[in-house]
Amino acid sequence: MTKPPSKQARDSYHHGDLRAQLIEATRHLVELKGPDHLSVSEACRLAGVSTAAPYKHFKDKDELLRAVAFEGMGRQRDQMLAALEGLPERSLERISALGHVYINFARNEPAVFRLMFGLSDDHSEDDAMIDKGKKTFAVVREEVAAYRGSTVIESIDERRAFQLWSFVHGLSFLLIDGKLQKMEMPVDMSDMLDDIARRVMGEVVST
Amino acid sequence: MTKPPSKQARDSYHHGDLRAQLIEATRHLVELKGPDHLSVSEACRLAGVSTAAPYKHFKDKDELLRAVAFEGMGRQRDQMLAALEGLPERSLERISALGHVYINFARNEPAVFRLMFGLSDDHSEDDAMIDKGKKTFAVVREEVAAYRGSTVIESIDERRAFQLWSFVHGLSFLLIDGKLQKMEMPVDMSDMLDDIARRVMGEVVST
DNA sequence: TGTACATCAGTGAACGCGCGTTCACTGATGTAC
DNA sequence: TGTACATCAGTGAACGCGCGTTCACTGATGTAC
Repeated sequence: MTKPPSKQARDSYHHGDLRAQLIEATRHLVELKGPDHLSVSEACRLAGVSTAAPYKHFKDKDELLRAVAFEGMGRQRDQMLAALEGLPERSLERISALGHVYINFARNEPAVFRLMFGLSDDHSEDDAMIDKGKKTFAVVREEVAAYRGSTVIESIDERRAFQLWSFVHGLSFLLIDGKLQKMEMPVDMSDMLDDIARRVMGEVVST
Repeated sequence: MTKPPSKQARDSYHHGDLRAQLIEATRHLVELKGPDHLSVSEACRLAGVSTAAPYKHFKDKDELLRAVAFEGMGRQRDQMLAALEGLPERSLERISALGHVYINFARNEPAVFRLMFGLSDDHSEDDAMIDKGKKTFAVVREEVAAYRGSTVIESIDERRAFQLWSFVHGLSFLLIDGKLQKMEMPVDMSDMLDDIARRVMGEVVST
């Protein structure tokens, strides 16, 4: 999932799309060394560009990291939408599928996942980011309402969606922090997600 | 919960308990500026000690941070045990109470909470830490089994305990990362925890 | 009770380092005439 | 089609900074005799 960007050897003075290339380099390095060990200089080296170049595209290091997070959020949402395609309407499958995407994203790109959730500073002031987040959550909310057979989202849907979110969010972190291995707890992810979906969506008859 | 340690003015050359004092100073700074902005020098300043002093007690910066995490895990577990005291046996109250402690800990000491979960490096090689974690989880596991009226932990208990853990863990992170405010989702924490406990423990009759 | 000594928690000065960021600049590109 | 010029994405050298860590040291303490 994280292919190393080749150390860009350019033909011309200008770059083409340095912004995208820097994001990609940063994404790669961040996965390699952890989000808190990212150095702008290193990202420049990888992108084959002088250390001053990023400042033509990003205000500072933090803005670069936020761009990586932002880009990740977009991809996460796309994966969710793709996963829903072709699944039968009003099925728990659809709910589980969203959970799978969430968890797989975290596993495949743990560092980006961390960045998406506030590890870099000043997320709260970034309106575009907040908006992206809302749109992703909206997918879940709508799916939960659709399961009831409604297109109008009611408060029960809000609650269910939020419970599902909390659950997969926690599960993701426990997975990428390696707590499950440490606790020696093997978990069948599909069973787990199906079970939770059933319970949260209210189809459990006492067990 | 996080009282600023007073800038230690000492009477004698020796310190008394510098180790504990450094942990406390670090804990405070980490909450103040975030775990990734902790500088050993600053902790020394706060503890009123030279910048070389910590290296008599900790191998390096990371070991200091791990000590803070370790100390936090102890407190978290103590709070759990305290919360159970006096609550009726075999009640969902007990399960919810554990969730409350978990979430309140995260809210009161978000930075320590983050440290406890892998933010600093090399957690995985720290046996004492892993052990502490297991002991905390054991509290939940036992409580879940007790709810069934058993002292023997079976696989259903494992699964339930883990589901509860995932849920409160995710909820904690969403809270401390401010995602709930951003999503404009007011949540009654007690209702939420009670509801989840009921669902996971298997007492939901279709809603 | 007094002295000698081992121990070791502290000092404070210094180090090398890599970082984020700035600066005056340069060279490629697109456009107006 | 050719020239002048504005634009701006890139350079590369330099900066100041604070950091983590090391070093030889010093002074307080406890203990053996």
